[in-house]
Amino acid sequence: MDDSKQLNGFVEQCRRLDLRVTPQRIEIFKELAKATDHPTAEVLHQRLVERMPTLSLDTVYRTLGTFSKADLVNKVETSESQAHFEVAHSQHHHLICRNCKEIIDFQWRYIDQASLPEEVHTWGHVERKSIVVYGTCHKCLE
Amino acid sequence: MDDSKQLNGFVEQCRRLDLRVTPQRIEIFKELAKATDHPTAEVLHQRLVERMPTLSLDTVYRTLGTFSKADLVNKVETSESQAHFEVAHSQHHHLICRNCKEIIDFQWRYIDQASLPEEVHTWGHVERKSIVVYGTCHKCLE
DNA sequence: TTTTAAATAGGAAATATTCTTAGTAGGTAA
DNA sequence: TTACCTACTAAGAATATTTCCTATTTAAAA
Repeated sequence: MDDSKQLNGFVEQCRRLDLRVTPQRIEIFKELAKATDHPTAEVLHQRLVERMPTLSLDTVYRTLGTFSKADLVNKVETSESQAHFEVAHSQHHHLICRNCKEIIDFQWRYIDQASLPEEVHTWGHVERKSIVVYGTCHKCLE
Repeated sequence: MDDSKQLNGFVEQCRRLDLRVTPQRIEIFKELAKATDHPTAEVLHQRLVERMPTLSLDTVYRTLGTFSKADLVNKVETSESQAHFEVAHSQHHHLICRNCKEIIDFQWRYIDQASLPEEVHTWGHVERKSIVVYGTCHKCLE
């Protein structure tokens, strides 16, 4: 089925990246893959501890960090844990360098004017849309 | 000039929202307005303490939280401090309800296919773009 | 002015995340 | 298979980040 296909893909990807396929990693990946919400490390740990009573929270954090670097997993809208602030001025978006974490503003009028898909309006009332582009800045590329 | 215009706007906005205009709030706003990076509460506090030695870190956190709710300030790409995770599957984006914090996936093919502005390519190498729409879901609207 | 609810400082507390250390166990090569 | 090497893990300590508590101060309305 789809589940085992995703799991196979996971194992393959691990091999390619020289990541060991441990029982903990398999369970963490499976639990996250079947989650329809977007759990925190803490929540994921709570769910997993039922089945793996000795699994430590640190392992969940470490593993998610590893998966995240390997692009097996996405950290939702949080480049890191500390919040960053800016004065709300004209509509703009952000470029975040994965390496140096620098945040740069950019404009994208085309998108500002584009209307959102219908399902978004069904969801509720929209206040703001923000685009984050992740990558590596040229200073870090050399 | 532009600075004092922005400050006036800030004061007006505070009045409108029944927020008291305290020296701490003015300084915090001014410091953030002149910042070209996207400082954390901690960093902002470090800068301000030079001028206001008794300013507490908690005040900076509280004030940025207040400003953020009032849309005077944006919290860059961090709906809250805890990181949320998901398995990296097909390209999608997120709807985040400001009220219940629920995170919902949505698709927006139109944007996935759109090419980024030239300045982004000058910036560096792009790996992923993600859109976050903030608002209130219909469950929280009733 | 006087009044009062809201805001602040300072330190303590609560949360979230990472590090340290000693031991365990994938995966590779014989 | 066996044995080895190194990456991985558990457990708890340490650190980092954010919020709470309380006494005091203060902005702004009367």
